[in-house]
Amino acid sequence: MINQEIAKIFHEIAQYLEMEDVVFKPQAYEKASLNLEILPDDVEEIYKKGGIAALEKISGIGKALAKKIEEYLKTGKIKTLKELKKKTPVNIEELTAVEGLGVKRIKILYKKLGIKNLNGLEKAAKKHKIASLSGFGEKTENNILDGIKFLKRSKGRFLLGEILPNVYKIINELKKVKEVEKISEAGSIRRRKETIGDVDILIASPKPKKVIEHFVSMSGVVRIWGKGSTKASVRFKKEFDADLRVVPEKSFGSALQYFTGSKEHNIVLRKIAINKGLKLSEYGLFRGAKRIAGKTEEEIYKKLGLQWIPPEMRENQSEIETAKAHQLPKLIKLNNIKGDLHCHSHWGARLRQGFGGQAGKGKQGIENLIKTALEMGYEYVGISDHTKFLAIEHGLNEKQLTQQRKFIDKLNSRFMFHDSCFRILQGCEANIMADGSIDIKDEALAKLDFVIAGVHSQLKMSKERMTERIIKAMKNPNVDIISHITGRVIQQRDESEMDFDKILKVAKETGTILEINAHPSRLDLKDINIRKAKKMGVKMIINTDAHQPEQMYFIEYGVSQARRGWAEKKDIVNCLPVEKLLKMLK
DNA sequence: GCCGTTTTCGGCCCGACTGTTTTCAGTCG
Repeated sequence: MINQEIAKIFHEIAQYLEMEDVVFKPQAYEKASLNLEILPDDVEEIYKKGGIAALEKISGIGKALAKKIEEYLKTGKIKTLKELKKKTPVNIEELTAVEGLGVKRIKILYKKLGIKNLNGLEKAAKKHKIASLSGFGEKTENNILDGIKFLKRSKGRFLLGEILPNVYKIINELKKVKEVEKISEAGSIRRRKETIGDVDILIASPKPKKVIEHFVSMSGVVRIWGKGSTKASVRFKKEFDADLRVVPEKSFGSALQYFTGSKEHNIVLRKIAINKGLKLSEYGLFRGAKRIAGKTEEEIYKKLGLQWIPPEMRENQSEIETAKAHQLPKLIKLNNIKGDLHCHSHWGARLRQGFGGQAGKGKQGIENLIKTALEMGYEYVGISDHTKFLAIEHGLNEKQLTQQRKFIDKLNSRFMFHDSCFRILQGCEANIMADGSIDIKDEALAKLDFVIAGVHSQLKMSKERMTERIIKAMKNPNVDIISHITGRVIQQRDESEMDFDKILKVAKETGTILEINAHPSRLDLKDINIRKAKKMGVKMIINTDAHQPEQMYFIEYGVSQARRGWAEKKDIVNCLPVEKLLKMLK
């Protein structure tokens, strides 16, 4: 958390310096900010262990910035920012979020019109005060108003899971255009980041004009932002923006590499090119005027002396060094997954509604979960309903778990009768109480095929208590898996505070598996925690936490997140066949 | 303000588009 706080301050300082036309310093602050944001270890811990010297070891942090981090740790603020803010007291975060508005214009708006925030900006634009400023005009003013409108409705970023299905649709439609030779998503979508600003699509075509015409007239397009000869930006009815770029086929690889990013990854790649006497751009890799690569990404990475790097890893988080040493991990793939152990059947709710022995049926019932699992080509599915503490979710008690067991046994014997190896496992998602105990008796837990335990209440306790709480649950010999460990809900709820390193240590000792929850708004463990767990040799499982059968398709997002955390097939236990999986459990 | 198998000083990624200009600054990715 503290890393994020300091990262935000450095980012803001960078913007203020940019505003004042300071050269080079802004980039330095920006770089430091980004590095802090993705730093796996807490700067406070680093500082405690090694002081200023240890801080300086962080990439992008030198003497001056290390001092500023120390200042923040000691006083809770950084004077430099305060002074800069005094000079131009505006809400930079809010204003820069408006498309087309950067710090230079924000400064002018403040000096000339006293605009400090979104509200002031909107008022001034509506009164047509902006169009008359030198450097601004009618169109700029209208764009600002549009930008504000968009911002108010969409809050700027979307969950990957909200956007990706739309992107697949757009791509499928564009594939039908006969001038389209190659097509791919690019940008943060291709890197499968958990949230997405806008959609980037890349096409190879000899007739860019025709492709662009088709793109801007697609169904669902409500506004056309920009339409050049090789690119276009549009807004879709669902309130997200999409950029299309069209390049010749010989540049498709270099353009795909370039537009996939991340920015930081690309900067390093370009530097490598320069050191080799080459130049890398979206048009290709060049020696002088001669194009030596560009058609595919593979040949570009190869000519730079690197393995091809999967998009999910391209965050300049040591993937380039690893690719140079030809030691990239073989990332897990969607079709490695053999089953999903976290599926809710709503058995309890249906019991209450008087379905009795029929509780396995119905839209959300066990039989439909099985049907979906078979559709997905799984070898097993795990039924893990909530337990009694979660009365609101109709959590099951010990007796109801026994009833459910009988029902599941019956279903399994039916599969055996048909000579199928498909297996239904019975588990539960038990509740970890505030003191770390489990809401279901050990004898009942022991009878299940597996036990998931998760925190569902009192998410805001102190770091120490939360850590102890989870550790106690992991030490329970019946608890096999901890679900959505930090409790975060992306863009809605912060992570609970805990000592993750300590938790990993105990997970390793006790053989407890950590869940990568695939729900688009959870993705918990997140990428950097997955990477930490992998390093520690802690096993993980990718589960969907499906509350409806169709949500079992969320598995794709969990796999993407696992790939962002460098996870391989061997790190993820539900890549195992059922017998081996059961042996992994406590 | 950071960084270094060309450097402890002198570099810092690069191109396209927009809207405003009358040759270019600002913004974006």
